[in-house]
Amino acid sequence: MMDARATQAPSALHIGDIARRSGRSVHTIRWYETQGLMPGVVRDRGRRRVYSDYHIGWLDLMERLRLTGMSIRQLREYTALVKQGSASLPKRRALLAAHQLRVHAMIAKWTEALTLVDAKVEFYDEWMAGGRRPTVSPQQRARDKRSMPKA
Amino acid sequence: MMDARATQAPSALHIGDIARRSGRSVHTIRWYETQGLMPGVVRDRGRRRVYSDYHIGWLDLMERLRLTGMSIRQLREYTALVKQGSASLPKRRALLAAHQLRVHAMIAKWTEALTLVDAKVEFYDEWMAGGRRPTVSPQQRARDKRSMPKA
DNA sequence: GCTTGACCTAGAGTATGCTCTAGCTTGTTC
DNA sequence: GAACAAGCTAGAGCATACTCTAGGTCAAGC
Repeated sequence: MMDARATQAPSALHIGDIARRSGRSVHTIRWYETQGLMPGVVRDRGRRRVYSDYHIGWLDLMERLRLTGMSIRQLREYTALVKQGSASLPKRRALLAAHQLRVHAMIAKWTEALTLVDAKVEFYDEWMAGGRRPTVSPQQRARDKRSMPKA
Repeated sequence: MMDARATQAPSALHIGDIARRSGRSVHTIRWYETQGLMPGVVRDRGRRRVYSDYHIGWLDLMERLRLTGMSIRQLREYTALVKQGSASLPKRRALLAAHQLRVHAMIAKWTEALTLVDAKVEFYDEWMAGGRRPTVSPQQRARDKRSMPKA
């Protein structure tokens, strides 16, 4: 019977352990807490922060959300919902689903942006091969590619 | 004879025109220039910057490169190469190709990061449907998904 | 009981990428 | 030739996200 969070101790980690295992600095972890991004952190007699394995997983989630462009402000909102308990499940679900959509949209935007870079590389290849500036501009190539994909 | 820029005149645009047509502020365009990101800008008698249609396309490229995560520093390097003329074509080609690779790698990383978010949404759905916390953690689900995609 | 290392708080400093202000000049229009 | 829009330079200010410093406390080993 090893209950994970509430009070017990499946593992009692200090900030240095968490830093090492999450690949962050202790500074950063304390800063995350001041920003409201660390739920369920308790203190021991000496006022030291005590963490559990839960926080390793939590920081992994935070990292993935940050990586995919979620701001600290939004992470704070999400963390606040988590702190409210299961009553906030629909809101948490909605927040993450909205983020998924944003990330997919961003990937689409990036892919679109790459068409011009692709065209530019092609343009440079032709220029170098032919010895003079090609007549078809990269912008025109990019437009062509978008209007007839894979042609 | 309305000569625009010391040599020829396909179009003579002032900073306000460029700002309007590129969707940026005049401040930003001047700042881009101080950062070395605006090649071939000349001045008229009254010291005003004069642009051509070329710069509209240029700013479009800058925007796409920025959007896909290229830093101002790297844009500056690229711009410096463009200013050097055709001798720098191989270097420009290499710089853009390297950027393409980075963007593709980033998209892969993002897609990977999304697996946990997907799993989390699924986890919340089950939790809400079942009324209690599911036993399989989001982290475990994400691992499962990665080890056997589309199963 | 003293040293050492890890931890504490508060707050300053840094990097990036803009964004705007102040004060002045120039070009155009009436 | 006066008014006014648009441009100019230099530099300050701002948002985001850390990152680190200073000065002190606490716990464990010797």
